[in-house]
Amino acid sequence: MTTTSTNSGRPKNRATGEGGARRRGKGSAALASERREHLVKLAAELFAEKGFQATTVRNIAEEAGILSGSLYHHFDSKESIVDEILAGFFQEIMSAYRSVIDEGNDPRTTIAGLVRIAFGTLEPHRAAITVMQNDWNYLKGMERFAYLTKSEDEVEKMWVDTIKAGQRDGLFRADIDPKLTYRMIRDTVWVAVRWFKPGGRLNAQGLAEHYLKVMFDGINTH
Amino acid sequence: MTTTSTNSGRPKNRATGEGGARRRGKGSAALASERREHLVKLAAELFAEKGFQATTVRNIAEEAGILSGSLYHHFDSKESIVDEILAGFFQEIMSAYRSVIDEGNDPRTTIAGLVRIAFGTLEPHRAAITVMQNDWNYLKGMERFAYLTKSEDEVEKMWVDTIKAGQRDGLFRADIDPKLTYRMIRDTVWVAVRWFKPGGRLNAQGLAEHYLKVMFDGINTH
Amino acid sequence: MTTTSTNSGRPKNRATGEGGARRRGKGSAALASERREHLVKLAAELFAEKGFQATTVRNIAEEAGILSGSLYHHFDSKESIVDEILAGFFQEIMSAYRSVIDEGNDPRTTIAGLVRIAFGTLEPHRAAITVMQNDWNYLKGMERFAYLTKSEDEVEKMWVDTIKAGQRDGLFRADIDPKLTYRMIRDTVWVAVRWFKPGGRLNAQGLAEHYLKVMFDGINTH
Amino acid sequence: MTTTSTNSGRPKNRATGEGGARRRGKGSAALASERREHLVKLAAELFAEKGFQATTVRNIAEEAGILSGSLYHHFDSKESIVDEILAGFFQEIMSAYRSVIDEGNDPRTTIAGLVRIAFGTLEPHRAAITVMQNDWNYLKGMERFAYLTKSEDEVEKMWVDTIKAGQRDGLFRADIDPKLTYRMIRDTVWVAVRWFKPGGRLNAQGLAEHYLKVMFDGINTH
DNA sequence: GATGAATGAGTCTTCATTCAT
DNA sequence: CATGAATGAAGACTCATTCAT
Repeated sequence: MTTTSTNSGRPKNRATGEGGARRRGKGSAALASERREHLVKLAAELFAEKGFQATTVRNIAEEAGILSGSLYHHFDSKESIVDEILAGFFQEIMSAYRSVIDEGNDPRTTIAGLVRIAFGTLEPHRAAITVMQNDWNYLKGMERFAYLTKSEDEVEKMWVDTIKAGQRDGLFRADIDPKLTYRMIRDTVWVAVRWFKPGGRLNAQGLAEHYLKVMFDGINTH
Repeated sequence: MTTTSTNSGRPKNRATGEGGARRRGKGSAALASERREHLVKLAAELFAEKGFQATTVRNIAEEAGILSGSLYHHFDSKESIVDEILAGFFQEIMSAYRSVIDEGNDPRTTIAGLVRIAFGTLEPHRAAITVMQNDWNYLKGMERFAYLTKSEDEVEKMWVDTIKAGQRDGLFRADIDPKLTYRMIRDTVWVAVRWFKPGGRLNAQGLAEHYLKVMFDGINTH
Repeated sequence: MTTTSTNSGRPKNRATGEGGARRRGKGSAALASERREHLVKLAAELFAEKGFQATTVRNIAEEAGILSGSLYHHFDSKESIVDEILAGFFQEIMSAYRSVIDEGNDPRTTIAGLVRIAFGTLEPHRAAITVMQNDWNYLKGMERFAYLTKSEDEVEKMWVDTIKAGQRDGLFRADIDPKLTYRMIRDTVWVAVRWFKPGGRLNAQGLAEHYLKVMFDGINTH
Repeated sequence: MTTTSTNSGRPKNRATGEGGARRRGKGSAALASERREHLVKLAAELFAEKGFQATTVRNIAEEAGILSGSLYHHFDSKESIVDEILAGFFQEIMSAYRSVIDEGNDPRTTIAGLVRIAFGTLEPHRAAITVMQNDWNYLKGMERFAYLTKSEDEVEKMWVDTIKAGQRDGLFRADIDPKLTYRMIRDTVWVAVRWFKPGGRLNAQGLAEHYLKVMFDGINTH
């Protein structure tokens, strides 16, 4: 059930070699990893800004001050870079979601917790979320990223179950559709990445509180 | 104020100059126009399905049963096709929005009207909206599509003004941020295009009503 | 049982399209085919001279006086070119082999006929045979060329059966291994392509007769 | 007259200058040499299996459990590896050939001896022969390997002279072409490397005897 | 209106090789 | 001796676009 990216080893991550001996001096592994992560971050920025397809491998390399071919010392392919970006994001958010669920609070508190977590990723994972929003359609077509869909399904179940529980407990209106409601909440949060500017009038938590207000009680005066 | 695409004349849209006469009943112009619109529709489907960049001119041509080069008899470029798709959509929705505003109802009714219109476009303009959602980021980078941003601003003004009026009239809560609220509503509607399937459990109007319920009164029981 | 290349349609041979309408004006199909065949011939020369891998797509294009990208108007890939070369050769030689077998002569005459046919292809199919000799090892690794191995097996059966028949009839020595003998004959013929120069001292038929002499009666005086 | 590879000194073979002393018992030179030879053997296997061009320097390094860059501590270049492989083979076979010639037996015995030697190399030098068969065409194009052609010429002379002597002595038929006959014998032997499997039904010497039988007396019954 | 051939710029990727550490 | 990062040149292939017919 874990969000496993196809590809999350170390450089060139050909995890399962075919028989040859292999030594791995753990020595400066940390530095190598740093370099790699730096590159991933640069790439994420570019993917977010211009889109996955419109970002060329050369763009990324230039941003890093190396030649495009040199990138392939660190990654198998352009895909494996975006994979790393998305896998990291999914891993983190899912474990955060699970923590909230596991706290075992009442559905209203739980939903509020989930919403706060979602908004909370907006800033640290801005690039990943943007990629997910803009390039999902393209990426989902590749079997490599099937695991994303799977993770999504798991997440959907968490939310929907919580909403249903809330309805059973009389906390949420019985006349709303749980699945529909989940989707709308989900999309409303993620899509905010398009206009949300860290350091703007409202920070991510402000956004979350605003949204919770509207979501729970509506925009009408009562 | 007008939604003018750079490029919305007749075939090859150069002959007629820019900003010239719009309709000419000249002979088989109607047929040509029909053919053209058919091609636009095919292209829209493909753009929606695979994304603008991932859709090749050949894809479109093949879908139409012609060769890629032949498309250039009808259009200047791939861009001009997507332009036509988006311009058409914007033109229609904006005029619909204006009609609602012009009815001069109270803000709550007006907002409900706007929401219903937005959801109402989901089905007839599914492809255009999908393109807008997925490829906006890419498209907005091109000066050609600057007019889209302009139209968006105009639309934003309509909504925000209405929300503010609602607050002034004591219909809407004073503690919500009009702009933020607008954005969330807007995004929630459009993003639904990703999962909305015409002919599914809920039709577009059902969706609209569901959303209005939640938006006005929240998901809480009271 | 026919030697079918994966890929032997017309330009771009995406034989099985996915649903779109398709018209094929048979018009100048012949000319198109000519051009294509010309390109195949040029490529064959280069493949023979420098090897498949060492020949770049640019080499071929330059030879044809066009740009490398333009080749892809005619062929799907470099592989599909070599496919066409080899498939053509296999098709021809196998049908020739079958004709000889079908004549139903005595095994000695039949073997002589097969040998003559094999040597007879040396000149008209020099390039294809050279490619087959030099790049077989590389090519056979690709599933696309699995059909070559299959064809080879069929051919082997023809020869081996004939040799065995000859032994049964007391025409060939009983103490030779049919399979081994076939292989040695086969290799001796094809490998000659490496040094055989059309227009040299001996033509292909001279070679064949020389070889038949040695093969049937040995180099010893008796 | 000697088979001198451009490049057969010790590691990096530059230090020792060209044509300098061959063996030096200096300290751990033996170990270094062992390591080197091990690497050459690994490379030979790969070259044989996948072809020279298709084998990457990384492939070799991986097989040896080191990184590709590290190979350059032992060898100047990929070419120098294959050089070492082929040079070793040529050196050995030529000296074996000379021994047979020097025995001064009658031509028939001599030819038989040469054939037996040739088949005898099939097993111990399988990889080298395979490379020679498959990549000759590519390799011969490089001046570095000109010495191979030279060696070949020398070998040809040995065989052709012996065949001619056999004809003069009335041992071999007068109506066969010595050069042609040599080539066919040569190719038949080497090309066997493609299908010969050590440990199969027939070992290399069995093959040799089978071939001698056919070569001397033909496949006909008499 | 459409074809078919070609362009030309660009894409991702590969790989032998170098070199500081 | 080996690593790990990088180079730089090249490779196959793609694709929007043009244009003569």
